[in-house]
Amino acid sequence: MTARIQASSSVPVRQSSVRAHNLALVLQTVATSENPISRAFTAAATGLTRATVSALVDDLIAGGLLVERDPAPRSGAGRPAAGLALAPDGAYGLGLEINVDYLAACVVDLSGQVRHRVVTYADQRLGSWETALTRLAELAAFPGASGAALAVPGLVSADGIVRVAPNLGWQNIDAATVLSEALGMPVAVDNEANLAALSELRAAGGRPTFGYVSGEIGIGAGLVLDGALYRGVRGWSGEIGHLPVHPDGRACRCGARGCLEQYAGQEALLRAAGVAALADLPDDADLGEAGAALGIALAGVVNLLDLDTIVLGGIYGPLLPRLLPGIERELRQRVLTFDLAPITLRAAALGADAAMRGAAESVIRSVLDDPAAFLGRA
Amino acid sequence: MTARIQASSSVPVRQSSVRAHNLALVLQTVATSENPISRAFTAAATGLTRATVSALVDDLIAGGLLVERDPAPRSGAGRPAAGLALAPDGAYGLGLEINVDYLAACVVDLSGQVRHRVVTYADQRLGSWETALTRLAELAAFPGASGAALAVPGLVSADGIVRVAPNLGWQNIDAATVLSEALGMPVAVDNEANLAALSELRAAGGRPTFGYVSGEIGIGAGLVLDGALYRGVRGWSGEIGHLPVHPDGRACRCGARGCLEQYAGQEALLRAAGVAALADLPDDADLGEAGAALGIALAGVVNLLDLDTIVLGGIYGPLLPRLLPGIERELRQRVLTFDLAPITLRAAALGADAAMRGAAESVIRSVLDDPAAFLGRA
DNA sequence: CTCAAATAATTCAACCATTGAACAAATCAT
DNA sequence: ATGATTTGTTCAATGGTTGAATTATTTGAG
Repeated sequence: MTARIQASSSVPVRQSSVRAHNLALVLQTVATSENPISRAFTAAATGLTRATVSALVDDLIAGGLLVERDPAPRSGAGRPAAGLALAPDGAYGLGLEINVDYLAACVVDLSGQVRHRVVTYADQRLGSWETALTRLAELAAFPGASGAALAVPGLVSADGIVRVAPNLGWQNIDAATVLSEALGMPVAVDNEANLAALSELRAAGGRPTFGYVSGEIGIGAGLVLDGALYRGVRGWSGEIGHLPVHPDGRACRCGARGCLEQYAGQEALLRAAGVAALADLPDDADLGEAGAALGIALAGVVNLLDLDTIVLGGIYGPLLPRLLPGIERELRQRVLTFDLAPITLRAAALGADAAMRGAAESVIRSVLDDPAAFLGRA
Repeated sequence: MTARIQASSSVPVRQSSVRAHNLALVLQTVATSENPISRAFTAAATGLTRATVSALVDDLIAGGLLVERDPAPRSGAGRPAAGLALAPDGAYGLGLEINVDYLAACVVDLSGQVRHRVVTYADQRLGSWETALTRLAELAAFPGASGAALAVPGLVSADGIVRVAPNLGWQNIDAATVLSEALGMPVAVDNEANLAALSELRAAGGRPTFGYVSGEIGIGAGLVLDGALYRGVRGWSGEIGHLPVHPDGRACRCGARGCLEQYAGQEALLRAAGVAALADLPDDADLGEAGAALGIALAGVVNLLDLDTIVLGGIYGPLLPRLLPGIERELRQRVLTFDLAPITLRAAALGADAAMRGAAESVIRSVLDDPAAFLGRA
């Protein structure tokens, strides 16, 4: 656990924290630039002096996080700049995902490029949780990653223990410890919707506050508020599938009535269309009920959190065009500020890989957020 | 606008930022202590050295924010400590509130003590908004405050403009500019529920994540997430009164159907009891419908945000015992994690003064959060 | 009563990170 | 070729924290 600089924290700050912060600032400035950029431009963009940027860049190059490249061509006089870019082999993040019918792993480099990707399809409910985690660790035996994160369809507490994963039949499984021993690196565990939301942060283009809704058998949401994933008091935020949309409506497996899941979950969609699998869903299937239910739930979310962007992923991604009329009708009617400002609804950029990619990117993000910690132990 | 130290911000950090941060750290350590504490204890509590704490304390005393007092008596040998405490006259925050039937103002000192308090009752809808703000400025003519904040029952955007305040009949009123000119000090404007939530932060006792629900003619919520007020993308978060609880139910003045306000707002409560004013509400009035509606809405909020504490204020404070059965029944049934961890429901500590007090405390909080900025211009 | 132990607070040299100005390097335009 | 221009580095100065030494003040034991 490393001390981070933040407002109103109870941690003292010393000169080394200043360096840690500015190191991250420079690294992120380079990371968010499309093309290689010069030290001078980085100085101008960050507000630091060129002298300081040079010193920080020296550290980052020595630590293998940045490399010098040919810069984007520039017109005009002056000494040509040396371009700075993220090192292609600076650090790797291992992203893991376990779900009802597949195991998946991928390796992502500093720039977000996927270097490896493996998926094996098999019903994970048939074997024990030990078997599933062992198989996943074998699958993910890529050397060189500096950390890993696992996406799980369930409630995960802050210590990495999977409290409940109904569709896997898991309860109180310490997946973090098991996997970190098997893989020999630190492993974080998080809810799939949370990690999928993180993967959309890059695609969100400077919008640091949005909601990500993941439609699967259950429905989860990941909330990115003011640039950071909001996890809730115990890490159980985003259970949008059990928002009451018709309080006296259909009985839900959770024991309540009228939960969103009963109207817009995968099983409800299939039932309404009278088919057995998503692939059988006819193009003209009526998704009005699901769209309306989603709209009612999202209207509540927007009224409460004042979001201007909602990203729909999982099965909702490809179905979005047919869900949109129902969602928009309810939002227009029920969101108090609908006439004051628009709400953007869009499909997730990464599709089915979102959670796994988000897991890998969360590792990369921790390096970009605190390069000093990474360099310190390298 | 002062540069603040925070994680992943795009602002460079220099030595002066270190001092600013540690100054705040020391001041807040003293502020949160019950009794006067020594420099040595402050050093141990913050992790700074005694030498640094002494230097920082010198600045804070010179700037009038701290004073030396007799410390709490201590047993054992050794040189006696000099006690440090917030200066009673170090800074004052002016809290303002405008509502349908009253204007109010108060002055709060650094330690949160109320030094002045004025309330005048009159229907603010009868006059113009200029009249109301002028009257409020006259009421609040206490000299010496270092800033003010105004609580308004409506949507306020980040620039301090009141976009809509339906019960006042206001639209696009630049209350911040008008009041800051009249009072000769910076004036922040915010939603009443947001500021009321802030006033409960002190009473929340180390719980930095909770929801505050304010029952009035409308119903608003203030969300304190991870220690900070969450305002949303445009500052319009917390419109819990228009969460859909019975989507096909009663028509609401907002144009939608089944909003919480139609079942648990003040007018709905009075209508259900068949009385004209809150004071006429019989002790045995049936509040079951309102409690259930609140429970349905709050279940959604808790499922989404994983809150463990909800504070009920406004008219709900005194009525809480009679609302609780209905709320708890719905929460028990509908909150997915109800069996995993308890949810605390409690009445607001400050009652009707909450918003005004929160406004004043927000000014104080800005001094405690950034004493360097305060000292710099003093 | 005296002195040692203990605790609080201050002083000061050393250290560390940023700054700003001067300087060196490399290119373009005339 | 030469001057203008931009990039990147060097270095003394500045400002902030640290840690050790020092001073200040009290308690308790002999």
